[in-house]
Amino acid sequence: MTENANDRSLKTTVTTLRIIELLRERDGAGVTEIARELDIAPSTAHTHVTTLESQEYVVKEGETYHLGLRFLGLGNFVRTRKRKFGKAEHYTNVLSEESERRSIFTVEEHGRGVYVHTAPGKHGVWTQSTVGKRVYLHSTASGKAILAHMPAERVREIIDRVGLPKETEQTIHDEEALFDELAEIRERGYALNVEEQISGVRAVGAPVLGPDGGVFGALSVAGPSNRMKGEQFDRLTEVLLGIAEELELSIALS
Amino acid sequence: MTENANDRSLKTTVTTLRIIELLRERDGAGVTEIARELDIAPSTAHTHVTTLESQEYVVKEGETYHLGLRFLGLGNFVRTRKRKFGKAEHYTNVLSEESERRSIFTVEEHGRGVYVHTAPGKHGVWTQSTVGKRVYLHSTASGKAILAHMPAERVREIIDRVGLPKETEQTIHDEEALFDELAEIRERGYALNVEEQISGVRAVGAPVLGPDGGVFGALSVAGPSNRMKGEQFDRLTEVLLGIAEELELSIALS
DNA sequence: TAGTGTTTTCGCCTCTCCCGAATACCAGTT
DNA sequence: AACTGGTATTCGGGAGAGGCGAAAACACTA
Repeated sequence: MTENANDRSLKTTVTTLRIIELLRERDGAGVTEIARELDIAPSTAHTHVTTLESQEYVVKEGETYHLGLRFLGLGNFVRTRKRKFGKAEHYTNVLSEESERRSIFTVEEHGRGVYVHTAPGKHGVWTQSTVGKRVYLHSTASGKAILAHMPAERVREIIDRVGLPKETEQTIHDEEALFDELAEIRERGYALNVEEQISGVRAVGAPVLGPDGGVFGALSVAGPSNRMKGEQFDRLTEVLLGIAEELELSIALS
Repeated sequence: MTENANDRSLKTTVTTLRIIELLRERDGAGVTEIARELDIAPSTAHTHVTTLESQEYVVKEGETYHLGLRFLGLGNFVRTRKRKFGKAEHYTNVLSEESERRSIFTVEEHGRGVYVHTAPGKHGVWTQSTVGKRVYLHSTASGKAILAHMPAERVREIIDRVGLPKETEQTIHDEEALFDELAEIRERGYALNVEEQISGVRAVGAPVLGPDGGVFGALSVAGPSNRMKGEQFDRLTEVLLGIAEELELSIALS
């Protein structure tokens, strides 16, 4: 569930990456803090962080080190790397307008869901800051929509790698139950998330399939449970499925 | 001008970062290609790249390794880290609309200018993809606007570090000439770039000062030389200066 | 089946990274 | 000014990790 036992990973590289992660989480940190947190000698932390600084990946502001803007370029690169992502962005925005709910386009990577584009709902201050967020596939509408269209073997691999951790009381944490749900999703054409990730929040997700039949990603809309009910909800689902299909088409034609 | 001689940088970390850079430039690469390019053994390249993969920073697509979406999160983080950047984004868009030219908000880091926000001009397909781009300070309008409001000592440090490389025939590559120009820019209130970075392209840049008097960044508009002339141009400059001032105000009040 | 180019595994040697101790630095506090 | 607790930073030496090279696995073509 956690880590590599016998592998030949580079220890140095791994700690460097850990430091980068830490600098993001803490929004900057000093040498001592890093050392304490990662359980390494302060001098070691110092060498790492100064290496990152000399390579211009990190900036020093007073006594604390921060992630530098070099990551802006890298982030922007991966976002625009695939043409399809551009299309997805457009339709995410359309979805947000038509549904008046917050909308997300998610893809799978390393067994997790990653938010590639997000758009706020009508009342939405909620925004961009969640781009790049990693979520579980089994506890989200888009995640389940994606899993439903993967080979079962691959799904099993993912479960082995990341597990089925409970996020709320509703989270599916049983493999068989998950596979049943996935079958249902395939039939129905869309996936639901009934407070399985965050209590009080529901979502609907639709898969976006590539021309090869493989799954490219998923579109989803989310909102507070009381605004995701009844006939209003049925309309929402229709809008979602329509736009997902448009996106599929747009990808297939490009 | 180039590199560290005696320093204690971590060699392993440095090659890891080099590989990341390479994967961006080439948009993915195989083990052999990496090894050849960085002049290391293929087996070494392999260990690096698999380490990055196991840490989920890199994905393997067939035989080539690509940067993964983890960089999306990091990039998004540094973009939204400073509130002020949010304000700057808004005014960059406003500038683009009012000037009908492509507009950029730039900040300094490690002696280079980094595009933090960009907006296309009227005819603009040209867009986002340049976010995160690093440019020289001495050969760009925004860069010179920034330099003009830095302590002379700091400017000299930067020149020592990155030099004054010629990008076109017009590029200032003499220290004294640069300082003269910076003085002029301070008086005038804005900076010009007359085909000093790219031939055929001119730009105007205005500094954006923080409440402390230090320079926060610069706004600039750019376009083909023939559309950056005469009274049309004067109007452009006025618009630019007005918006830069609004941005300053907005920052000071927050 | 042989042949080219690749990726990947693995043992070994060396060089590099990590630690610890010493030093420098910085703000308060007395 | 001297003392104190907290930092960051420098530096030498030892252990262990990273890099190489050889060889094996693999993929495609002919």
